[in-house]
Amino acid sequence: MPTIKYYLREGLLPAGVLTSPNQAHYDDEHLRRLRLVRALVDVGGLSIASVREVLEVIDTREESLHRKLGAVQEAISQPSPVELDPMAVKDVQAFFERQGETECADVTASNVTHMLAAALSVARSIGHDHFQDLLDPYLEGLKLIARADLEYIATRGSRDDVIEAMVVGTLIGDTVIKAVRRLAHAQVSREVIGEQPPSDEV
Amino acid sequence: MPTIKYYLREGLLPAGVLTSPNQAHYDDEHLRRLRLVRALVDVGGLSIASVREVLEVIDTREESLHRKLGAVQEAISQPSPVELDPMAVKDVQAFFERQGETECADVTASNVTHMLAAALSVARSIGHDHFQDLLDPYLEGLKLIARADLEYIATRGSRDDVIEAMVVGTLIGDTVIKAVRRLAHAQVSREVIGEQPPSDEV
DNA sequence: GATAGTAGAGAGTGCCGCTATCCATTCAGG
DNA sequence: CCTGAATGGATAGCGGCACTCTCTACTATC
Repeated sequence: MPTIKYYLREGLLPAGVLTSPNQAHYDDEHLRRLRLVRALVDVGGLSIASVREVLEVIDTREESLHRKLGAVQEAISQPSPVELDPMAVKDVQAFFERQGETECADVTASNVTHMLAAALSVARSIGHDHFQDLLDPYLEGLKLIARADLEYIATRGSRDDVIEAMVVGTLIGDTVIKAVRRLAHAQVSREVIGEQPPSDEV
Repeated sequence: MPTIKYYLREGLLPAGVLTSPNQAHYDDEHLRRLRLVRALVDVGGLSIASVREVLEVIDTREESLHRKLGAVQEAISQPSPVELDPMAVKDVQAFFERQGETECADVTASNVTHMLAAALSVARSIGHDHFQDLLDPYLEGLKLIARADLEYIATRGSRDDVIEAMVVGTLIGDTVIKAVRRLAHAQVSREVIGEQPPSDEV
């Protein structure tokens, strides 16, 4: 309960309607918002500041859904202090050009592309200088997943629900993907070495 | 530089060879290890304690690669304090049965399955009670990705490299997947609504 | 022998996510 | 109308974590 007070103070939850100077009323919408905050914190692992950013995006009335999703992605991708390897930056640029993405010319302009370049930079720093070869196959798999995401979002009714579904699908989806990926590793490695004697390797 | 001393104290880096009581020598292996630690912290977002766990797994000589990867996954999936929804637990169990996974009968036994159940529980708590429908398509996409991962790992030579490649492929891979997923969303939504007038929605 | 530099260890720092306390008000029960 | 419990609002405190600072003992170098 003191946590709720804290969230109110931090502006994560809208203040309740004051029925009298010391009595505020909270409806289902407040509860829903509280659960969303907890979801972002517990499952998404977001900081309070990031949650505030995400909520601000959700509550903005003006922008298109496309831009909203982009803003959410920016909010949940806090840039790490990793210094970028120029080679990794070139890898990312080449990847974008290969995919016909022209608007992301400047890698450092977006948190998402910065994160990608940072990840490849770190991979390089520990001797993995071909990690970028995985980008294309990753995109193939993720397109499959993205199609499922869009279908899922399409089943949601109102516009507010759509926005929330995108946030949930993005953030909780990331967590789910992490977990399911483990299962996929196990399945594929079993199917690859299936015919070999059970050496229990890989 | 004081950070290195801290890591030494925390046991994340092996002590250097003492050439004299106040002079220690560090070789390339130490540097490599330091970079790996920074990679896990900066890109993987792991806590120092989790990094220690991961390193212990890497340094263990005995177990099979399969078990090692499992141990790494456990280490990087710290369980959240979310209380599990029984329905979500059933969803996860059903998913495993559908995939012929028998060994994971107890969802709470593994951090990974617990994380999955927690994510679905939180999704339910905010009214997304069909999120589990995404598990199967997610697995499809992730199998594609897993095949690429295995190929990537296969290009690595020595056994030590394989283990590290698995850790890197898993942890840095998670970050890369997050970023590329954004691009996939954009591409797929464009291709889905491609023929429609440019309403700039979704 | 004076100086500079290092290993090692303990204490201190800053941030973040809460949590506890305080006070004025006010509502419920009698 | 009086009393006690509860609430809103604000301020201060706490605990954990990832460092960072400092202090001591020692030694290699000039």
